[in-house]
Amino acid sequence: MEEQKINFKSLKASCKDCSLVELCLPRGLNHKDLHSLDDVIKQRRLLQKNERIFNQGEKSGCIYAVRSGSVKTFTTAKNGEEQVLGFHLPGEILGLDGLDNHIHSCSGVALDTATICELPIDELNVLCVKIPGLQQQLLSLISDEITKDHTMLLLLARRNAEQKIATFLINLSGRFKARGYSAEEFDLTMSRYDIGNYLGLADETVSRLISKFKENKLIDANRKKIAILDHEKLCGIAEGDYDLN
Amino acid sequence: MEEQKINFKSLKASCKDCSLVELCLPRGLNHKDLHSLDDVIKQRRLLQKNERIFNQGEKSGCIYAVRSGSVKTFTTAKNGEEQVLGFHLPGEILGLDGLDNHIHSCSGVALDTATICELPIDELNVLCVKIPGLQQQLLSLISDEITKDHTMLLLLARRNAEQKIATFLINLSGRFKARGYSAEEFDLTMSRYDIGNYLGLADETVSRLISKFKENKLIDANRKKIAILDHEKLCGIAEGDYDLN
DNA sequence: CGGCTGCTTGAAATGAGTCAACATAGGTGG
DNA sequence: CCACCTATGTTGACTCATTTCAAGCAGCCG
Repeated sequence: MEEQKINFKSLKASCKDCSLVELCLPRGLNHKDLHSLDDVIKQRRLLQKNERIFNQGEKSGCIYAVRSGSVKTFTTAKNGEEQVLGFHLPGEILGLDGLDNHIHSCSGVALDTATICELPIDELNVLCVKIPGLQQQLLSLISDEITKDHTMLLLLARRNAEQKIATFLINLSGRFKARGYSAEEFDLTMSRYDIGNYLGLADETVSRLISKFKENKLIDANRKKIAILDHEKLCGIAEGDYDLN
Repeated sequence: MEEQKINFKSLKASCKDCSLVELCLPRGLNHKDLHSLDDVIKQRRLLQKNERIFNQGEKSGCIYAVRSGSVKTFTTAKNGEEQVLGFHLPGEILGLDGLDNHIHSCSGVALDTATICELPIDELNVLCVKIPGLQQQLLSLISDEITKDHTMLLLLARRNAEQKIATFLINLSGRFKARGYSAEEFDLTMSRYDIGNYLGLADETVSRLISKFKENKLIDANRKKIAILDHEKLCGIAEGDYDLN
């Protein structure tokens, strides 16, 4: 069993779906294993804007990889109000909640036209026994998820509106870059309302601060279109080393 | 391989450590398996107040079960400020972050004199192959962790101070009850500052609202001692169905 | 072209934070 | 064993960041 490491680039070329890239990224798997993994991908789904991927409380038994477009996840509280939990770009995974009982504790919905791949958990678990590294890869993904949530708790609890928006933009920029898109210019697929909800702010506050960043030449913004003009200063604001007053 | 289910009570009696109860609680494992699990518990550690269990960024390779006393976990941001991530009571698990690379993304510290059990992840992983149900149990714990974090995101982003404190007290009460302690009277082992930090509030706000709840006869409180007097109304406040104005 | 939805901006209201003084409990040392 | 000291918690007065309410604007789809 030759555990030949293969890098991100060759993986991307050799495999039919980018979701695998994500699963395999942290530590390499060999080609044979990758192809058994390929077989696990049940289907690729094309989604229209606002179409649900999975619903809170529903049995599903899959995790999902975004192939194109973008997706948000959110929980619905007893009183019906929503809390956006995250936005997911191409190459990112969602649905790691409800990994045990196969019941999702949040919902996923397409923010624009999107394609996603479904990975049935049970088959993945079976494969985990066969492929030594895979179990670890899955744990790695989950671990990341927990760490991301913790970062988010810090952001929500301790940062002011300016820092929240700056952090959000820097974070998106970095994720676009990691996926091969421009880090300086991108489109927000989510509404101001969604951003506000995600960051614990009123949507008016989001609007106001985007305008303020624009006035200060940190970014250029026109509705959904965003351009990062001064990455460094924006980081400064995010980190709290610097503010606009 | 008789997969005889055993319940919480018998488990508690038959096993030397309550950490196992937690690991086995959702779905039963048979006795033989439980005892192999027992062997995995490396050691029981006695901790003094403020003693660290593990540190952010350190390699550790263990998850931890609280046996007695209580514990808080927190992340430290670049600028040195802390964010409390959670409080852990006897029978609860911590350290599920850094499950993959064995590096913790947060720190754990004893809030009072406490005993904890260490469960080495690698040995646990080995055991997972041998014991069919165990893998699932672990996933279940992790899944819970993610769901808990999501609930916390909602609390931080969408609730006012009154709702946050009420939710916090109700949640603690329920956890004490689940562990066999009184749901109506308990001690807070954490400081007002810690509670505030956890909930994204100033410690003065925590103090003020505890006093307000006291004035309104929802609770009785004297420093660390808390008594829940009107559970229903407190829930009402937590849910936002009701407020004190 | 009109209406709808999402975005922007302003003005006023307010919840929570900050600063500061004081109270109390628990621990320490004389 | 008492007196003091320090930690932690409480309370008040004031400030201010963010929300709320409200009106107007712009892009987009039928």
